[in-house]
Amino acid sequence: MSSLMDWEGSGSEQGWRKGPWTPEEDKLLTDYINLHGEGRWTSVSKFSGLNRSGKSCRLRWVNYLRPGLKKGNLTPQEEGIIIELHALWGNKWSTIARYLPGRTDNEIKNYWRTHYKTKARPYQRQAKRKAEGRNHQVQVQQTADNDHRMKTDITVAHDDDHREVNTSEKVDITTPPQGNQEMANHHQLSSSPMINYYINEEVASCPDTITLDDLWGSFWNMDDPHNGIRC
DNA sequence: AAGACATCCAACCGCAAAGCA
DNA sequence: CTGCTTTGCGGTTGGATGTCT
Repeated sequence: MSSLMDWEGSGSEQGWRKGPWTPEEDKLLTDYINLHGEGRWTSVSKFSGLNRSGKSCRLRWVNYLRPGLKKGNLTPQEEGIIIELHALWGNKWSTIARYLPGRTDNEIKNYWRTHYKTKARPYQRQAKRKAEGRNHQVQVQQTADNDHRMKTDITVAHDDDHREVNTSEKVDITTPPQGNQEMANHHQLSSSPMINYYINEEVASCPDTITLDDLWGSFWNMDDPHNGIRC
């Protein structure tokens, strides 16, 4: 795909600037998109005054500049959703991101790699650190995020390895991701006490039900992203 | 206090799919 | 139908920062 790889990919040959974005570049990009709208990224790169590839412009906008992006740590609800949807779909970061308004696929991907996928199971270390600072069992009750009508009740306990273990979890996503037309056909695949999702036709081939055993079984054996529950 | 190690996160790369002439 | 262009996605890298020993 050589044609493609140079739509800007090997940008250096075309003199595209690389590396961290400056506030001035951010402003140029934001102003241009506010004026002309998203899309047509090659035009953005040509006419915005930025010496950046369209690809780079798109990435910067989508992951950093786009209005409505949430900054800061993920909430326990969001973590739970990521874990569950990853068990369902594997590394379909953009699909998972649709269920987390304000979060980007890149952010979720980074989060997952940092917490669940790295070599020495840093999550365990982190959990251990956390565990040292609190009781053996902690109950976290999260109220609904009214904006997105997600409901999560998470009970966090610790096993003997100080892993955090969800002992009861319910996620009920009743609102399709914003701007996602395909969710119009969402339907319910499973019912309580199993994890309850309303998901689209795309995943109709997935198992109808997922038990917490399935979920956590796959969770602790992540070297193969497609292990555990498969679609 | 300093070096080693871990974590976070922005950004890049390559590939595949979608769109279009 | 075919080939080219554009867009989006997932994997990976590297610098900055935080934490541990």
